[in-house]
Amino acid sequence: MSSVTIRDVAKKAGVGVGTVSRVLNDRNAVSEATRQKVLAAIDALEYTPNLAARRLSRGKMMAIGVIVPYFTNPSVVRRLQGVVSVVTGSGYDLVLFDIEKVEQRADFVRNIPRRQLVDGLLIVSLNPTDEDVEELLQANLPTVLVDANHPELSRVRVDNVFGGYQATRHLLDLGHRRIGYISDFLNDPFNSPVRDRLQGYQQALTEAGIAFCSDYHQQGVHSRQQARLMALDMLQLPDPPTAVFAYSDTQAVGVLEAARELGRRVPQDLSIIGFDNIEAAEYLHLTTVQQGLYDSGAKGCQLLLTEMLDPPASATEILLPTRIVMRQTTAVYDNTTRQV
Amino acid sequence: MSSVTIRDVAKKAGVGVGTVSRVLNDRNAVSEATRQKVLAAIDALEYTPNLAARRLSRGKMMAIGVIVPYFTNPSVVRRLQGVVSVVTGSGYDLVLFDIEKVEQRADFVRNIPRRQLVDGLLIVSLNPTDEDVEELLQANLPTVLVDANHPELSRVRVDNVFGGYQATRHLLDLGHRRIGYISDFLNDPFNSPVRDRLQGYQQALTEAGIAFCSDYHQQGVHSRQQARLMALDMLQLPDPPTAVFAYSDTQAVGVLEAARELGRRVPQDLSIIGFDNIEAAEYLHLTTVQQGLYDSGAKGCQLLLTEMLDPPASATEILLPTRIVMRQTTAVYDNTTRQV
DNA sequence: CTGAAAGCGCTAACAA
DNA sequence: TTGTTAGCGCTTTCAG
Repeated sequence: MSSVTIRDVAKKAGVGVGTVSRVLNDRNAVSEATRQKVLAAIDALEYTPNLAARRLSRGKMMAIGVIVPYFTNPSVVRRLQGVVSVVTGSGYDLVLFDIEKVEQRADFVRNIPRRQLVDGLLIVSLNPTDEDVEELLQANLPTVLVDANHPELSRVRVDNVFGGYQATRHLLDLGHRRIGYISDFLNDPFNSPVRDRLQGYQQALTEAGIAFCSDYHQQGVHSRQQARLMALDMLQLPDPPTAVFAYSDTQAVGVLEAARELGRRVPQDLSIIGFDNIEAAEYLHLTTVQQGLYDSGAKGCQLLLTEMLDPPASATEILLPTRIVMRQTTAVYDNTTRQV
Repeated sequence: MSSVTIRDVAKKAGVGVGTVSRVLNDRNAVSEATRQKVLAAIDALEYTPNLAARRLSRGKMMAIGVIVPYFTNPSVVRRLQGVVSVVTGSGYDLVLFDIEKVEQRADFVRNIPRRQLVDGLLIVSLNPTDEDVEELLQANLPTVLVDANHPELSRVRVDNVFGGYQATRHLLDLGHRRIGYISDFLNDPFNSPVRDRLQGYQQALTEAGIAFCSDYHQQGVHSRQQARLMALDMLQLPDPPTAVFAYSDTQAVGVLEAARELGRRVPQDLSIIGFDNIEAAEYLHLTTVQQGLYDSGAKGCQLLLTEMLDPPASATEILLPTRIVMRQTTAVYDNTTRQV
């Protein structure tokens, strides 16, 4: 049991506890002589300050909280990696909260500030409600959103509307006219990128003079398996799309599987574009819309650290760019070589 | 600022702080009448106990620490997911420590117990040294190893020797005689699975009367890219292997890429087996040795929670099984159809 | 520059 | 049953 306290050190060094505390935090001047005595005592006793006490006394927890939904989602994991990279070495500890169920969501956002167990909060891929924000603001807890949006909170986002536009536009530029969109559920109030990308998709279509066809949009639980099922349906429509834009790379893989099952060659018979550029996309040669997953986490965490030191007058927004990464799952629409 | 304290509640309810504390922790009997008064006051004031104070006073941090190396490694992430699943809802917070550099390693293991910021510790995929264990034991910090080994610490492991044996044996059973092993660095003292699987590999070879050929074993940084490079070399040997056992699925993907670049068909010209059964393995149709990644994390965390409540007399070991998952990257060795 | 002492908010032992 | 009080280990005035 490492129960050597500041008092033991003080006694051993023959000084007061205040002095020990001073050398510990090296504020205020301490004479070099006593400083050495204290240091020696600390060394001899192998003393380490008790964090809980320090926290209580300082009113700072020296920890930042990170709320992530569905920790199994690769893009969330990647963002978290970015967060971890900057937390490590910042002197703060990282307390992780995973939200798997909607009920948990409300609990967390409501309780975390109250429990005063973190000095700052990062909310990843989860849009807080107005009430949540209200609580956060009242608790005066510095908060930064990553891949989420709210006008009153600082945030690091990607322009999902534009990303959706880019993806669709890429397909359009290749000559496709019948373009499907396979997505996560649209009605999830906490996940706006789904709607944003749809908006970009529709915008590109409109711009190209193509009417939105609801058969070409399917939504379902975010998973490869479910995406596969949706694609299976869509590709067996009487007049199936010649290209599919998937909300995420994970879902794009499901579409890829469906295409293979149906004997559709990719990209000759079917073009597929994903979103995220997760690691798997590279070795699957998936064309996709890249967004700075890791970066969003790292930048968000940096922003939080900054704002914890120096509370900003108003919320900052950092917008990260998206860009098409061309690989081998999209190709020019060419009716002459198609087998479907 | 939520600075309403237990004293405010006591005053408002017209009772002593002790009583409030009692209803908070509902130990000791409190009359229903006063209990209601206190509850009402708590409600009215929107009071939540201050965690730091509670921790200090109780001497418990209500948090468990998890040390993971290379948080970017998919198998580590998967184990962590298992951990998260059981921590969430246990009432404990999860404090995450990522170790990217070897120097950090010593620091963490040494400082975490001293800092007294967690009540229990999970060490994932990292073998502690004897000194580390000594410190942990002295600090009296309940610790469980996941995918790591030390006789004095409780642990959840997989039998890597047997796993390596199984993989090699599978290839042998298919008729292969020249079998490569592409692995992480062998000399990393903190990562024993590499050596264990090699041992299983050699054991299977010996059993089949095949001499170990050092050309058929290459080691390098654990990454897809590096594995690709090593495979490129190995496959261009004058007498190249007809099958490759990769230390991990991540590395197996690199081998897959190398094979493709060299025009070797998989599995007709080259059989490849990985290890881990990460998610990507499934959609790449990679034959692999499955181990309970998620399970190891979940079980390890359960074990820790148990041992925190009830310190065991001696260390427990839970051994998780491995099994071959047959997919499409391994096939019978058949010289007649080979193109190489 | 340094020691003493007063909290930080809570729990738990001790009286009542 | 309940109120009072003494810590938990540290930081931070406030004198000196």
